[in-house]
Amino acid sequence: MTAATPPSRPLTVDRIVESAYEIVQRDGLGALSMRALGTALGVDAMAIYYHVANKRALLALVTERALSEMAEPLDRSTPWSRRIEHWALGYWDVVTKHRDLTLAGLADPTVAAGGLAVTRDLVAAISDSGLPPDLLEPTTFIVVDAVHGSALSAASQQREHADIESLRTAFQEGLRTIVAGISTRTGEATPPEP
Amino acid sequence: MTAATPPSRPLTVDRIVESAYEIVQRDGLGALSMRALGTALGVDAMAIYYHVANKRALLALVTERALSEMAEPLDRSTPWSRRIEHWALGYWDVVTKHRDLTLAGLADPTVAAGGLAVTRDLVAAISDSGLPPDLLEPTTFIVVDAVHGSALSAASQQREHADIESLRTAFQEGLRTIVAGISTRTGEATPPEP
DNA sequence: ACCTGAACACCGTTCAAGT
DNA sequence: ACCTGAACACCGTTCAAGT
Repeated sequence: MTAATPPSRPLTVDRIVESAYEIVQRDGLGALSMRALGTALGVDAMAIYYHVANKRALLALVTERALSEMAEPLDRSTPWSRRIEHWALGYWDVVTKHRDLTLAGLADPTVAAGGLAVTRDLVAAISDSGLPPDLLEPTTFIVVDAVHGSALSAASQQREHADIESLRTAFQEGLRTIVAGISTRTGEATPPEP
Repeated sequence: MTAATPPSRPLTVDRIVESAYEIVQRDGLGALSMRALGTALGVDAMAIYYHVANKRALLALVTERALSEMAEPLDRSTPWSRRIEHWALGYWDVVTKHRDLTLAGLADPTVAAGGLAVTRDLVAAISDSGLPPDLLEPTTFIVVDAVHGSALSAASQQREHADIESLRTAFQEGLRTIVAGISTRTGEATPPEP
């Protein structure tokens, strides 16, 4: 089934992660067993445990690799609303592409740890909107959460390509409602500090 | 370990679902194996297959059972914004409580099928806002998606009770931004129909 | 009609042993 | 230091057989 690479090169974490990533991309997370990964690497499955502590740690590394595909952020001079939209749609694309990994991350904080710092550019864009500081974190959360929810359910309904596209458009429309809300709330006063 | 009920009463779908629900509630989805369920029911594991096609079908039934716990909707005379908030927080509570099932539903449409029609009251509330009709569906989606994303990540960070509460509050604040956006967009004209 | 039990083809992980 | 292979304790599901 899986073409086994001869064990010429020594096993490294990088080779393990790359191979695992390919399996997940090609056949889904369900196809990624330690044994299958070993076969793909031309190595006894247990050899992997010498380099990676366990499957959860492996998934965290694969997640990190997947999120490195995020599109570059727009220039800081671009209006904040466009930057939010750019970030959210870019993240939507990545989550849709890597549904299984995102689900695993949502189920297991160890795996989620593979994708920290990914929200940096989103936070910057929201911050530039002039929203009261105490609304910055909840607003960031609501955008990220909306992406997760939308992209995950879109990826699950694996209908035709055309349909995924229309779900993406629907998300974009919903996102505009959030952006409109941010705009409205920039006028709100920050509650007084004690 | 699991106290086995003597096989006095005949096996029914209801008894199977109830027992499975209890296992998932008590020990998580990982603890729900067909064998464990059989033991809990005082029956050979394979007896379950006579009543339920497979594990996915079982999970769909358990999901349906879990979602029946949704709080009652507010009276139709209540302002739409409060009804949205009521629905979203109520759904947040259910999703947080049943994280594993929601994740399974997001991963598998068969399981998700267990929780249809749950958004009915949300749709009604958003509709009453006076939003242009073509924005109704994307707006409903964005609210549901935000709940999914937020509640799932909240449930994953199983810290103290206090912390879950603060994540719920953060979600509520983010939700207000969506509601503010809906308010703003009620003035938008519906694009002309061809 | 309803339930049993052996069997099949898998899992992740541990651990002693090899080179 | 790096890899192997047997073993342990599991999975979901099929299928022939029992009552």
